Amino acid sequence: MELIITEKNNAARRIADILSGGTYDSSRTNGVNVYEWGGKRCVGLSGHVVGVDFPSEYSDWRDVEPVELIDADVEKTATKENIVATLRILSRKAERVTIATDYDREGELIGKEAYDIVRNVDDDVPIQRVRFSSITENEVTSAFDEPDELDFDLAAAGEARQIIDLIWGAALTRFLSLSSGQLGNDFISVGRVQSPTLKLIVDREREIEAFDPETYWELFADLEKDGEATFDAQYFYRDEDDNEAERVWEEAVASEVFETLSERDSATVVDVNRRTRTDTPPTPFNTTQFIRAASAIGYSAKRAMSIAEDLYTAGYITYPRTDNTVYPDDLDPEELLDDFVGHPTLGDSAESLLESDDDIVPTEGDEETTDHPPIHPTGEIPSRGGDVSDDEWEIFELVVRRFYATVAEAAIWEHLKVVTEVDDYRMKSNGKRLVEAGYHDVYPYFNTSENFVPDVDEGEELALADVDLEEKETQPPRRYGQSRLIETMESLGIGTKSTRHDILEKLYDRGYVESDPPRPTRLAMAVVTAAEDYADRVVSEDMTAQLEADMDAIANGDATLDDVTDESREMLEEIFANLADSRDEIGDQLRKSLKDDKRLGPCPECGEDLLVRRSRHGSYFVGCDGYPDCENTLPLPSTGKPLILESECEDHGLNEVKMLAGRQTFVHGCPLCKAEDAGEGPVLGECPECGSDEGGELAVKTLQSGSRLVGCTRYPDCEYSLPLPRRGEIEVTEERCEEHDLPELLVHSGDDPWELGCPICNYQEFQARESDSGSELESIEGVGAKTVEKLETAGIESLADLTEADPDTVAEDVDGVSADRVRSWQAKA
DNA sequence: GCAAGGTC
Repeated sequence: MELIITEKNNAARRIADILSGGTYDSSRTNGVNVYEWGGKRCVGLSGHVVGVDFPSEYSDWRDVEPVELIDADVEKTATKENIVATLRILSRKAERVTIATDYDREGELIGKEAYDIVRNVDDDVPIQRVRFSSITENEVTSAFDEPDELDFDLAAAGEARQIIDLIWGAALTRFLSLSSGQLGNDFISVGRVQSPTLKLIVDREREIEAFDPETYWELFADLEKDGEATFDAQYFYRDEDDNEAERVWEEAVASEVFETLSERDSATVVDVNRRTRTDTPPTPFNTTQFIRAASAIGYSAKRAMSIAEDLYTAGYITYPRTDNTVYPDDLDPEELLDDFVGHPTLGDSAESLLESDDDIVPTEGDEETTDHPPIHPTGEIPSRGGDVSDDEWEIFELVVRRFYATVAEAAIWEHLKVVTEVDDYRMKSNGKRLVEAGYHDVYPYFNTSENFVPDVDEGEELALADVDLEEKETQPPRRYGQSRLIETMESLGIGTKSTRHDILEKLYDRGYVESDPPRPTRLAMAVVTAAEDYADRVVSEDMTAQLEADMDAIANGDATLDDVTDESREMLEEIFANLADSRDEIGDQLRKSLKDDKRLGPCPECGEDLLVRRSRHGSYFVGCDGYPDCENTLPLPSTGKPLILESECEDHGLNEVKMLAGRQTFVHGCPLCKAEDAGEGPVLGECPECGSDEGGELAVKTLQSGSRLVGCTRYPDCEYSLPLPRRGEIEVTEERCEEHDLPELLVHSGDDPWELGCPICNYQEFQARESDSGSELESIEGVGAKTVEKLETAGIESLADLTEADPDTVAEDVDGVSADRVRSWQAKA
């Protein structure tokens, strides 16, 4: 029996399909798919199935000096035990093993990991390696016809990276965490990729903070040809380098130009310049460009990748993690376009592309790699609202249309620049017109707005009107957006196609950045500063560049793994020698910045700082740093995680607070204002619970936390209450509900006020909706709303569906759910 | 409980 090992399940299935001509059988061992046909078995790993770590005696952070990690052993342990076990079982029966992992460095290392597992159970079985640059019949069959050997040097290059990343990351992370007393969940992390990325964000923030705005002026006017065609013109001059400049830096000069232009009612055309510009279609999607395009239509990097992975697994698009921007030879664009002909929304574009007289030649990017093709549709089309959600469809359409764009014609723009003169002052008007839409017809994501400037001739007189002098300020540089950061990481060579977006998420998780675009916390700035002072290497992209060079040397046989890791260990030793004396100083700085991140402003009772704190139960509140001398506290809403905004309350000098709670995120404002506003609003009517007996009345109330409700004036003796929305001003109208004799309420938020109606009716409708949407699956202990949603998408909608389902299939279909868990639910159901 | 890299 021959055993074929691939990097992932999907690749295993497709290779089995190709090599067996579609006749393979599939079965499961330990929850791992095994594909079998004519004396062959094929199994997919899940990327790395083993990982590097220190021996367990190093695991207690307090017992081990971080510096000791530098010379500690590094062990490999199984991280995907079921897959490792399956591999061992299958190897015992194998007469030959073929490693068919991805054709790149990490793939070679993953292949070597499989090799070691196989060798552990059988030291004789022949092990060969096949390499192919895309999973197509031609490539795969010819690779299997001429198998090769595993490249141990290339794998060793990858291992060196693993070891260096672990040692530097763990030793420095532990040092900073221990020095500041941040153990447990809030440890302070450092790493070869995350820290240079964080430094990019921090450096930009430093520029923004140091920015000193300057005032300048710009002048605009309207020009008019023949009393009808009006267009814009802007004043410009030549600066000392003879470049065109629009910004005037002296007010006196700006006023002089303004007065002259305002006095005149015409300008003379002195120059007309026409040119056509070819606007070439974009290149095929690699991961970074895909994330950029998705972010332009409102998807975060994380969300875009997560949707792309789902579309890939479902078979609608190709593998979304790729650096490649050149379609492989075996991709036939006409054939792929054919798959979309006749589709109600995507068909027209495909048909128009196929009708073109010219041969279809796709665009190419600069990067051509061997592991995966650029992201493109497979030809399978999901149904919107059926197979995929609206968001998934939107991303799918983006991928399809990008493919269209790469095989479409260029667009042609006509640019018209008109220069006019008034005395010695000049103005310019830049017009542009899209004369041939080209790829924009099939790829409507780019801005194609035109700017009108009429045809004029040199010497022509144009009417001049509405001269406008605008005072402006230079702006600080803008923060990096997520997709800009990922692009910059790519250009600096840090991270990989698969990890860059994860690294950004890590920065959020670690409390280093907040909001979108990411804004660094004071902690982030302190960590970067400390690293710059003592371990400059770990915040510089040079560390990766050097590592890449070293890895190439190992792969080429010019160095060994030990050469490279020993040298790296020595460098880290030196860093620790310098760090030793500064431990307390660094710790103080980090602790101080951690406090700065929680500070709202001065406590009105004692003048110390008010800080956002967390109670023992996990809820957030505002407390005074002077505690226990000062016991002043303010409440915060119970939903979400507080984010301290840059804006300050004018009355109290406290920063405003936003509550982050996904879709329910809202701005709470100044906690002190909220506390002062708390109390009872207008009375609505008799309390249905105690009104007739005790005379209680219903009133609109604002709690200290900022949340609102309709409650009984006899609270806490009567606890009757009805919910109200958190946002918007509440208006009590004249109309009354006949059934409950309460006024109808109107909520003013956004542009249009909406009718909440009678608060009792509103609450009853709300409850009815809730019980409607509630699923009986939720009655099972351990099954929450999220799991129900996942189960429902897998076709399990009732208790009966669940009990009849095959646990293994359910585990396969539902993310993060094991077959054992399904069995336990079945028992409970 | 540390990193970064695979993949789900």
